[in-house]
Amino acid sequence: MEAFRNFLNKYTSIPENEWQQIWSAFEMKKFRKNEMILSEGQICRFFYFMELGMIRFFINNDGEEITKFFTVAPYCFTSKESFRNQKPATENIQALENIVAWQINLGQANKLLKLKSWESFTRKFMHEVQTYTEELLLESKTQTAEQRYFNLQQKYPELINKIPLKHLASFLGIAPQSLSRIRNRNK
Amino acid sequence: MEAFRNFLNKYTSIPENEWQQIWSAFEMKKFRKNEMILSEGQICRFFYFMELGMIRFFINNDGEEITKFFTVAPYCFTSKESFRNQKPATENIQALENIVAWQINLGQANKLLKLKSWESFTRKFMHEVQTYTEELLLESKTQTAEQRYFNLQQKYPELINKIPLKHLASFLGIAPQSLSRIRNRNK
DNA sequence: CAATTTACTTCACCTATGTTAATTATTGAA
DNA sequence: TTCAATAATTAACATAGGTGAAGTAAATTG
Repeated sequence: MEAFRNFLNKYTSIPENEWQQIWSAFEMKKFRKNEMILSEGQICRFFYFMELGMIRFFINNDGEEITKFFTVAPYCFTSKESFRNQKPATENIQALENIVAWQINLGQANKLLKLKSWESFTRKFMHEVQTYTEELLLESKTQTAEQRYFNLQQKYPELINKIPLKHLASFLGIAPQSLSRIRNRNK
Repeated sequence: MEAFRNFLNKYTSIPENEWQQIWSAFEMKKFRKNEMILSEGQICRFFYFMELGMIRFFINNDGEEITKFFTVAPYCFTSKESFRNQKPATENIQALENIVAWQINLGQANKLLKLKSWESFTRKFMHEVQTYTEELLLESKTQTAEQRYFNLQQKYPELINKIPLKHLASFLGIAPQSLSRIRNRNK
């Protein structure tokens, strides 16, 4: 849990007594490489802190999987719409490596909102996710797939080597063959 | 202010006494067509409810304006990062029509967070904006500019006729000439 | 209202990425 | 360890959208 505490502290300071309440509301959960953490149509019951590993979010677009995001530990994740409203998810979450995570259900999470530190963390975290999403959208308008591939390589060098390239291509919004071409051009 | 109350009520129910506190914290503000509501480098001092009109968010990408979003009344807007942290904005906001809006500064907005209804509204509103941004990102991966143009036309028919097409093209991530071609192809 | 600027369109040519198909490399299960 | 499945690459051709240069239409401004 020390990793979680450090993570939260990057957003807001957590008094000792509030930290006790926070961490005791979470329980540990492991997933194995390639395991589905959430499948379309299921209700996402938990908000997770991922201590180790990485995941991908994807949807099905008539038979073709479109990768929406990657999340690399240490980071929090959930299927937002599904979790908040406890309704069937329209997206899938899959472990790309063995995962060590901590989970909390919606009822518990809502209770924690009474804590100033938790309320502040969730608010700032949501803002960060929003900012990140807007950045991706802007990059999709202003940069070629090639540029975005190199950006990604610079920002997350570990990621490129661990993820099947077809998922990377899908995340970049191009065909696997096009990613191959880009990589080959710059060999 | 009735429009604002109706707007808030779509997200969460507002008890009368809380509504009093909310509305008395806002003041009216008008902008004229083409006026800059916020320029890059300025600090965004307000969160707005726009009762009438429409705006665009854009950034400067070496000399070229890239439209990030449109917002059509009735809706709330602000330059999120700049407003929350009271730091210089990296984006511009411009009135596309004459605007009637209501504004609140950060201090007042933070005070309102004590109200359960306001806290709930801002949280749900942020979620909605996040969902919308993710949708746009997904569409940019799965659809051609032509498809996205027609979607936009269906969802916001008024918008297409009121906005300079160059802004529309920029929002879609294509050159004005390409939008012309698309429109011409389907005449 | 005329003059000027700005927006929009059209065209010819160019480039990045898509598509289909085949080949090779890698992974994972029996 | 081998075989079968999956992933990645390569190549030839197709297409959506970019670019630069006109020309035309519309909107602002004096």
